[in-house]
Amino acid sequence: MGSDHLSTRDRLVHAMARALQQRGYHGIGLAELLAEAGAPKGVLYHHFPGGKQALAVAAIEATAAHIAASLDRLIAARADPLPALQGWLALAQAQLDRSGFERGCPLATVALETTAADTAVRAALAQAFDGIRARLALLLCAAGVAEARAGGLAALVVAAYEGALMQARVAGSAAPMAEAAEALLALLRREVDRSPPAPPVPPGLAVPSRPRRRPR
Amino acid sequence: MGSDHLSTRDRLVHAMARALQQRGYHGIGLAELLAEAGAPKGVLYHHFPGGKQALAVAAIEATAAHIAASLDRLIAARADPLPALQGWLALAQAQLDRSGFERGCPLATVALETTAADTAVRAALAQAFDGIRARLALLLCAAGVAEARAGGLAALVVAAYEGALMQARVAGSAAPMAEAAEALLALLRREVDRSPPAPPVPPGLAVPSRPRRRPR
DNA sequence: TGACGAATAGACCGACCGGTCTACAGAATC
DNA sequence: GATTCTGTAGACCGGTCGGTCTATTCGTCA
Repeated sequence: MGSDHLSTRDRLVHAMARALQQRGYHGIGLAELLAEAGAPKGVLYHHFPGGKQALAVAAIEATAAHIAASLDRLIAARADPLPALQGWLALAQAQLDRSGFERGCPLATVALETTAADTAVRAALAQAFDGIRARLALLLCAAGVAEARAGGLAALVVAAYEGALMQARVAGSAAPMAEAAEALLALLRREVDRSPPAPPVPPGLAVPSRPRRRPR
Repeated sequence: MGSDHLSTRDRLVHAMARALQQRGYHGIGLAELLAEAGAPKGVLYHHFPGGKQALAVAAIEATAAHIAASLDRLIAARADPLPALQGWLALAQAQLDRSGFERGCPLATVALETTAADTAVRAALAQAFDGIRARLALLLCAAGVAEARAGGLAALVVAAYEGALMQARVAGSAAPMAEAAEALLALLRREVDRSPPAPPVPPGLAVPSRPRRRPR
């Protein structure tokens, strides 16, 4: 990894985020985690007195902040939402593919592992997903989706994203994700095309004519 | 639990399926598992020489068979697919709600926890999801969806199902799942309405599909 | 009844778990 | 130079992990 220049603390957070992607919270041991971060045990409890769980919370928050920032960038740029969404999905799919179908979403695995008793982790996750949904809803509104429907569609987009990643992973193939993403976008295009007779907030942007923008 | 009448083997499988729903593969210990099943340790390795992993595979296969059978029933009954789908989603949501947002899908958590090295578990999961997608595609075809699109839509439905359950769980509220399900159904209704030559489903159809039988 | 395999029962094991503790290096402060 | 604080380093701990082992009970059939 090219994370040698990071501070020890950041290397720990990074290693935990990676581990959560690949194996989940209970699937990774502290020894392995520390080896990956190149740090001895003492340093973990120096930076995170709360131990493994505190580190996981930090990793979740860092991931959430990263995603939120990139969505904010899309919103601020008044990007055409549907192609942007398509690019986002393609990016996740590419990362999964590149990692040999091992690295999915760092939030999903731990989300399913936690019990209501894990209050700190749950709270961090809940906040992360709330933030993502809110930003997606904003993005969809900009695309001309009725405000009343934007929230539900945002939840659907997040759900499809997570569920599609999961299916592609167990299948060992990008196909289920590619198919699900394509189906979702086709349906969304229809929703956008037909829903507002007169869009309340004219986006001033081109109507999506399936430009197939290649991410990065 | 009303599982006292089950064989010891079945109690073990049942306990594992439950554990996978709530905590995941690595989150549950053998001791806890055996306590829940009311069985000593020796009996596990008698019925499952492959140990914990073999038990997990059995639990996954049992779950997959259960879901496949219930989808087959819908197909055989030539049920109206969209309301059936709605009922299916509502059922899952009700179960999650009833369990205090602890019990989601037994397949999803372990799906995200596994590495490519866990070949047996991965294979069982891949087969399970393949079967579910194939049956959903069949169901969607019966609703008048074009065959070429049915596969992608099936993947989307599964993704939405799993992702929505996940969001509802971390939110501690059924709202994200309800919204996502509603949004998905609205989009599907449109897809069904416009594609078939002879639309058998009028749009303003009510919700006749009540929870059928209590699961388990 | 005696024999025997299937099933049940739990003591026991080494490995590894997350977490604590002490020691020490380096920079800043006085 | 002594002190102090931050950060690094790893030995060490009790508990729990998954798994093995032997003993016993149960059911069936000779």
